[in-house]
Amino acid sequence: MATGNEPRIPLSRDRILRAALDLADEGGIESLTMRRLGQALGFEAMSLYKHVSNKDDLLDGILDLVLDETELPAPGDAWDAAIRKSAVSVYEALRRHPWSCALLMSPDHVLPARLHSMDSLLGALSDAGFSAETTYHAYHVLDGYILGFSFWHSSHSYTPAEMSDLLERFSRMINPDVYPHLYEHAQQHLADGPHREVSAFEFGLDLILDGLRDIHDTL
Amino acid sequence: MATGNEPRIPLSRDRILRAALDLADEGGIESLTMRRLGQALGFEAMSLYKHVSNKDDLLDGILDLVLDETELPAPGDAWDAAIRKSAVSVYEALRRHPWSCALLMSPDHVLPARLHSMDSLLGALSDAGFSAETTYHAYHVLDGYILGFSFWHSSHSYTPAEMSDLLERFSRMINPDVYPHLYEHAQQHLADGPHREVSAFEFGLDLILDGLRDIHDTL
DNA sequence: AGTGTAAGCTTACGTCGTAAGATAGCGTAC
DNA sequence: GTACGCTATCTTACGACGTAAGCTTACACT
Repeated sequence: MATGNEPRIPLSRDRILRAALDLADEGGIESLTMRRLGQALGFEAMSLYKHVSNKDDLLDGILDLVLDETELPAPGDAWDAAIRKSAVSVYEALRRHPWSCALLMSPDHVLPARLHSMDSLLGALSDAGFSAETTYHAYHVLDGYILGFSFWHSSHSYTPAEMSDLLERFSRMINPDVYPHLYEHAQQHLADGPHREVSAFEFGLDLILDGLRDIHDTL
Repeated sequence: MATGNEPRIPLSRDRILRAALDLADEGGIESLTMRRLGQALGFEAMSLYKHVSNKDDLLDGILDLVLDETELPAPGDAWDAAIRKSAVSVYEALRRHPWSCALLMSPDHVLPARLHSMDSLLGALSDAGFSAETTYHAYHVLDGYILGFSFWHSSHSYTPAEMSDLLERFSRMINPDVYPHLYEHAQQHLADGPHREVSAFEFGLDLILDGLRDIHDTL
């Protein structure tokens, strides 16, 4: 088989994880299969199992790489600014790797990095002076909003290839007489670039933080 | 094979969809396979294809059943009350069928019922008097929050079997010295029943609606 | 030279969605 | 009655998937 013997770079967990991250970023999480990953690296699928215990372990690994890109609420800053900054960093990291939202929320993939981030957000709220009761609820709302909105957005953003397909389907489905508001909304999307969406996350985040600030100020 | 000839009820799209919904509700969407569905109905998997064109069509069908359980914003009511009521009804329907959130957000499963609901929410905002610009953002925040939080919550709620497994894993991972706030949060969850979580959705929804109301009142 | 160990490969199993074609049961026409 | 055609259902098979089990190869160290 081997005509010339090009000396292959040997496999390593790190090399595998980076290739897996790239594969998932390019083609979505469903395109990340052990066989395809092996192929991308120039090895057989089963060879990966010497460095990764199974596919869940692989997913844990790439999720960890994503979490490395996020910031925790900085203890020195004002509680609201700290939470806002951290939330935006999480949102942006998840936007960069849209497949990661679902993984992050799956109970099968709770990693130390995730626990750390949960604890920090809870700590920021509690240190701000919120009651245990309010911290409890505010945490759910914030975590749910941050991860939930990121997931929502990820499932509403498409590769150019999907986009043209969608536009065609939508223009067939969205009759302006039947769905006038939706039609106008779609027009706004077409007029805007993809950047506008970013502010939607922050718009909602600020509504929530404003509300929490009101509660905080009447303590 | 047939010892007695019990006259089987023939298949129909409706019967198939209801059985599929039950299967997904009981064991999660990943337990809904064509073979298992056939078995549940007493037929071979391939027989289903006479009534359903493929698995995506099947998923469309059961998603439609879920959307039937939701309410649109009532045009007669005040804009905020109408949106709130509709949002809660969507949340509750999605909670009843936790697998449906991901499906609902997938671009492959945009159904007329979903378009209708999108258009109604946009209409409610626009009719309330919000500018095109604010309607655009508020829509994203609301839709993102409603579906996103529902998804977040769905992926944080477990069957009793999963729960005992999780508790064991968590008590091993959550060291109170390392994650003090998370530890306390977990204790609060253990003290509460599952009902408390419901109000977390409404707590956040009201923060968002309060913020929108402020914007509305300064128009 | 001999031996141990780790890296990589091959083969195989049970799962999935579903294409293609066979079969069986029925209503109608002669 | 019998032949026909239609439709529902079943059978078989294919190429994907994750991965268990066992094999081969290459190098390190004695």
